[in-house]
Formats: sequence, structure tokens, C-alpha cells
Amino acid sequence: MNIASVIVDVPASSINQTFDYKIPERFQDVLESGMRVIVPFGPRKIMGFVVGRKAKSAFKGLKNITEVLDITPVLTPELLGLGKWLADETLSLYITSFQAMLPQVLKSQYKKELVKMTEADLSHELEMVFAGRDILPYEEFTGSEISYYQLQKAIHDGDVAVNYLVKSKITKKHVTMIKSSCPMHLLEEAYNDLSKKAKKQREIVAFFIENSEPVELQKFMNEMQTTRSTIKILQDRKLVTTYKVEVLRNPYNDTKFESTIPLRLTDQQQQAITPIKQKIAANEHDVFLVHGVTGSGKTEIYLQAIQDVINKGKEAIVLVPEISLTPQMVRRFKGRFGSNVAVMHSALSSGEKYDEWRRIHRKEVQVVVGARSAIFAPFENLGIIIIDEEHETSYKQEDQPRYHARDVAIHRGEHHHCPVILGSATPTLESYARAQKGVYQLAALDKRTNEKAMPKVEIVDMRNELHAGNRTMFSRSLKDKIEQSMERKEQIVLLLNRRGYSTFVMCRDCGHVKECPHCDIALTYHKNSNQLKCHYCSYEEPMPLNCPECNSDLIRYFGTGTQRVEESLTQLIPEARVIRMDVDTTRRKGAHEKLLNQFANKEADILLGTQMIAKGLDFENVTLVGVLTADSMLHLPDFRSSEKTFQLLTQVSGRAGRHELPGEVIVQTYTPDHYSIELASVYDYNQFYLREMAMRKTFNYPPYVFLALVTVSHQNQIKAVQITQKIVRMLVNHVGEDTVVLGPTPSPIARMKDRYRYQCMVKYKNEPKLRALIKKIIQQFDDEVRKEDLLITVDMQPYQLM
DNA sequence: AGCACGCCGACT
DNA sequence: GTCGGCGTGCTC
Repeated sequence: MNIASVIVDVPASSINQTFDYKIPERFQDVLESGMRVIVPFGPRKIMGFVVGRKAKSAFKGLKNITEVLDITPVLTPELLGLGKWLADETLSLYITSFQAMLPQVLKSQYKKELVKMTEADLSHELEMVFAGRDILPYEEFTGSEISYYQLQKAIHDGDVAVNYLVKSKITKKHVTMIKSSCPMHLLEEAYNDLSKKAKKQREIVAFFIENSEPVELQKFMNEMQTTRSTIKILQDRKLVTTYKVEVLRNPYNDTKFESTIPLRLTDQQQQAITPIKQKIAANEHDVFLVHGVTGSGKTEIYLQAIQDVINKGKEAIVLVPEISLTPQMVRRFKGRFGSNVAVMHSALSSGEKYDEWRRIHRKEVQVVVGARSAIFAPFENLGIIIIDEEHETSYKQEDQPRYHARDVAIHRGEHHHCPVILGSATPTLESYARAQKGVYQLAALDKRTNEKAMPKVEIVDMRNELHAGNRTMFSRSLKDKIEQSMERKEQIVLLLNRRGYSTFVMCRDCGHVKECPHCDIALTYHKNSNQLKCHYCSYEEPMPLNCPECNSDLIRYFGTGTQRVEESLTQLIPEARVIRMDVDTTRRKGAHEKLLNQFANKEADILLGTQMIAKGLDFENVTLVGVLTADSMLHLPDFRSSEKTFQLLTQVSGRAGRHELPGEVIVQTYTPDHYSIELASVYDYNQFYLREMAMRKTFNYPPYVFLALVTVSHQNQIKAVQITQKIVRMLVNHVGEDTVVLGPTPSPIARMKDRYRYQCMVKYKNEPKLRALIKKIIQQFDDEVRKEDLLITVDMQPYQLM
């Protein structure tokens, strides 16, 4: 078994296979599957994952593994298998799949350097760049004006060699410790020898006579009121030593978490948790859909189920959507399970993420709470997987591997024979349909734990406002209610559903709209920099003073960004104190939390924001929620737009009156009779489900069919269409009769970064060979992909049709 | 992907 | 002869 099969870090379809390497003697006892290694690959050295060991290889002339990077495997056998499954399922490369399961810092970086191999002088120019050094970073050569030919000659003559390096991104955090470094009697001797004047030194020596344990140097110096210089003297006299130890960064170290005890469950909660507990006890897999209205106490069910799992010595994964991974959320879990919880969150630095990952890897915790990628936590004894807010679109990864965390969760749940819990107030139609069919177990919680009614929702028809001469974005009713709330010193949350609208720039004279020169999309106006920006390719230009078409100076920005709304709000109600939350004000680390704290401390009356304020926030003083444009999402080219609208309205309504004070919701819309708005206002999920299912059936959309989306992009529009056309034809020829193949259709954003994008959609019910078929078809374009900069991407079960 | 190799054409 | 620009094929 002295040969290792390795998946190598080269993301190309022709390399998507294992390569065999000999295991040198010195690694034979230590090398296991799942470890990262450095291997020679052509002239280079690159990283790879060992996926297996064997005694024989069909390949002649194996090379040796150069280096082993891990002491224990970073991928467990289960994760190796999961990675392979994931790659096959999403039509991704094995290496891409493996990398997605690990923290970013475990990715390797590659460098080249030139080494001078001769004592003699190189050519004049080469000597100039080497500048007396023997080793030259390759970029310095590239940055110089010297011809590659010259270097080639020097390499050929053996005067210069190229060194290929694999660098690690890992940075570890260290603290300096101090301890006594001589036997007790010597310390006591030294203490007596010290002059009476050396007060600090005596104190320190006295401390170490009392205390033989090492202590953290920084804390020690603070407590002793001393500095390095004093320590240095004792160090030189060999009485104490300092040394560094590695510590794991702990992002929540300085936060105190009040510990909580299990709450008494309501009858409904009890009914929901009982079958889950049974499955945990029996070590059986099953999927539960917990359909619970906001405030029905889903989290408490999660917490108590996890407690069972911990008691069995097993582990738990809890997924929460990125934006609701707030300190509030973390507090609930850390409050119950203390330091037994790791948190995986995109706001952590890459070093912090790595350290949280290692706490899992080293089995120092039993619970991980995290966003999508936490589903790959390297636990080996999983007892439960929970996906909160199951309907959230952020569980679908939008780049390779395009996986849905729910599918991965169920796959892992089957492997570990443990239950998977999906929780939501507004489940996806897919999940609810499966629960209806009995594929998932349904648990309904339709009562709030505090027995409070859901806040009353008033729908305001904005067309009537216009007719009545109100041209602002605030209906008279909303304005009145805001003022009343403010008088009562209560707080208000205003949601601007920005998607679909943004501040674009248009000329009032000729109607010209400023578009991105590289994408088919209007540029967005950013007030604080006075710039126009493209949200897809990061193109920027200053806001023009005159229209580039007709030179009119009546060029203005339109649409309703949060900035605009804030302005007109303060115009309308000057005394209102407003906190605005959107991507611009929350970009900085910790800004999100800071703004929410301000609001919680009642430093503002109104919290105005985008989607991000719709979820998970819980402020007791909020009694009014206003949705400014409920229908802005409805008109997007997306078959899920009604579902998303319903979900958003239901969620944001849940923000009002969560505690003692009764809540009220005002929904402004131009389409008041749309069923998603009407039914959300009366909290009728079941009716919505029926209506929407009928819709999906009529138009042949999930959950009645599965989707696969192939997108082709190329600089040349005709080329993009032609290739898509070919793909469509090949698909049509090989799929079953019930399967529909659509296209070529321009992608909703038909041009992005100077590339035209066309797509082909497959709608199918049962097509077991579809993945293999698409794979085969794409392979036929491999040559063009390489040579002509053609791009073909496949998304199995797309969430966004962009 | 990223690299070497080899062929070709342009330039001195 | 000298130099640089692609196209091609390979990587255990």
C-alpha cells in the first residue's frame, strides 16, 4: 500500500481524476486518506488531497510525494465520499468540492522563484535584477524589462533554476508565556540575594516562588505593574523564561453569555419535539419539517433536541442564514451550551474561521452554529442537523460547487443515521410538498408561545395615494401611524424592498438611462461618493453633469434607494431620528451590530433598511412595521417571486409587537389584490401554498418538475447563441418525452463583463441520466472552452435564473 | 491551469 | 543568427 491516489489542485476538467504517487519511506506510517500533500506535477509542485492508498498502479514512472502537510487528515473518510458525491451531483470538479468543505486558509498559494546556480556572472541585465541576491522572486523578473528568451537561455545553460513553491496561508496566533526556569531553592536564594532596591524584581521572584505554573506574560506584566525590561533582567539571570504557545483565536471571548436553562415547552412544542427525540434515541435518520409561525418557539425545540444529542456524546450542526447570524442568535446557543459551541460566520476573519474550524476538527466542541458552509463541519459522530429558516435562498451556493445546504444535510443525515430538522414559518414549496406527501415528517406550530396574536396587517393601495395627490413614498396612513408611534415613544421598522429597484440615472429631457458599458444593466447612483457604479462588474464613473446624449443638464437619479427614502422621510417627519441599514452602512466590520445596538438603546425612532432587517430581529419596543414597496419583487423574472414576496412579508410582520405591546403592520403596494400580498396579510400559509402550487403546476415549475440550467457566455453574441443552440439540440435528442428543453434564451442580464450570456433550461420529472448527458455534451466543447474563452456553466436546481 | 516545446515569421 | 508569438499536448 505504498502508492497514494491524489486529487490535485488543478481546476480543469482534463485533470479531474486521481493521480498516483509513490509514498516515500518516511511518510509510509503517517500518510492517511484525507491529508493534504505537496506533489510534483509536470515541472511544478502543487497541493493535492490523498483520497486513497493502494499497492499497485497502472501508471509507469510514478513520482514521489514531496511533502505531507497535515498531521491528521483534514477530510474525514465521510467528507471524502461527500466531496465526490457533491462533485458528481453538481457537475463540479473534485478539487473544487474538497476546497469548498475547508476553511479558505487551507488553500495553497503558489510562488515561483529564480535561483542563481553559478558563481560566475550572469548576463548584465540579469545581474541587475538579481542585485547581488541568489534568490529572486519571480514577479521581480516579470516586472523587469528583460526578455523571457534571455532567462530561458540561462535556465538552459544551468546558470539559473526555477523553484516552484507551495505556500500556506495559515497564520497562527501566539501568546507569550512566562514561567520560572530554575528549581525552587535557587529562586529563594536569588530572592535573598536581590538588593532591597530591586523592588519589582523581588516581587516577581516572590510570585514565582508561590506559583510554579506558567502565566501569560502580557497579563502578568499588567498585574505586576511592570515592563519587559525588568523581566529581561530576570531572564538574563536564568531565573525565568518566556516562550510562545499557540492559541486559538476566540472571536466571542470577551463577550459574556448569560446562561439559560431549558424552558418549559408548550403542548405544541412538546408534540413537535417528541418524534425528533425518538429518532435521536433510536439513531435513525428522518427529515422533519417544523412549520412554526414567528414566535412559536422553534429555537427552543432545537436547543432541547441538541441537548439530547450532546447527552449521547454526539454532535450537532445548526445552520442559520448568514444575515440572521447576529449576536442575538449566537447568544441563545452560547447561553445554553457555553464553550461547547463553535460559530462559523462570514464576518469572522479568515484566521478566526480557521480556529473555529480547528475546534471542531479537534473535537473540542459538540455544536457548530454557522452559515451555509458549516454543513461541512468535520464531525464524525453527528446526532442532528438543523436548518433554521429553511426557505432562505442563501443556503444555495451560487458558485461552484453549486450545492444546496439542505441536500448536503440530508445526505449527511442518512450517513450518520441522524435526524435532519428543517424549520421555517414559510417553508419552501418543495419542502412543504414533500411533507404533504409524507417524505418529510411535518410538525406544525401555529400558536405563539406568549399566546399573543399576530400583528394586524393593513394593506395600502398606493394607486389611491397618487390619485389623492400624494406623490411621496409614504402613504397618509403610514405617515399618521409613524407619528402616533413616535408620540407613544415606541419604535418603527421600515422595510424597503430594494431588489428590483435601485437608483438609476435618467435624463428628463430625452429619457436616456445611463448603463454600464460592459453589462446590460443600468448603473446605480451612490450618493456619498457621487459615483455611478455597476453592481455586476464594479465599473465606476463620476455622476455626469450633463446628459451624454442630448447634453441637457436635467439628468437626475430615480428609483428608491434607502438613501433617498431616508431623505424624504426626514423631510416628511423632521423630528424623526432614523437609522439606515443597507449594504453601504453595514460594510464595515461590526457596523451591523453597532447600528442594531443603537436602535435597541432607543437612540433612534425608526430603523430603515433592506431585506437584512426582516429577519431575526427582536426589539420589544417596536410596534409598527412598514413595508414601503411590497410588490417590487413580484415583477422579477423569477418563478419564485410570489413565494419570496410572501416569505418576506410574513417575516417582516413578525418584527412587530413581539412582546407586551401590540403590533401593527402597514404594507404599501400597487397590486393589493395579488394573492401573495393578500394571503401574507392574513398569515394564511396553507392557502398560499395551494394557490402557488396550482400556479407551479400550470406553468410547469418546481416542485412539479426539476430544473437544470446551462448558461453559455462568450464575447461574441452569435457564438454564444450558436453554442447554446447546439447544446439544446443535443439535449432534445437524448431526453425523454416528458422532458422540456427551452432555449437559447438570453439570460436575464444578457451581457455581463462584456460577455453575452445565453441559457438553456431543462424541465424534467425523471431523467436519471441527465447529469451524465450534460457532462458528455459539455465535454464536446472542451476545446472551444480552452481556446476561445467560451464559458459553460451548469446549475442543477438553480435558485436564481441569472 | 500552467508550463515546455516547437514551429514560424520578422527583424538585424 | 536572434527574438518573440502562438498553437499543441502533457501533467501520476
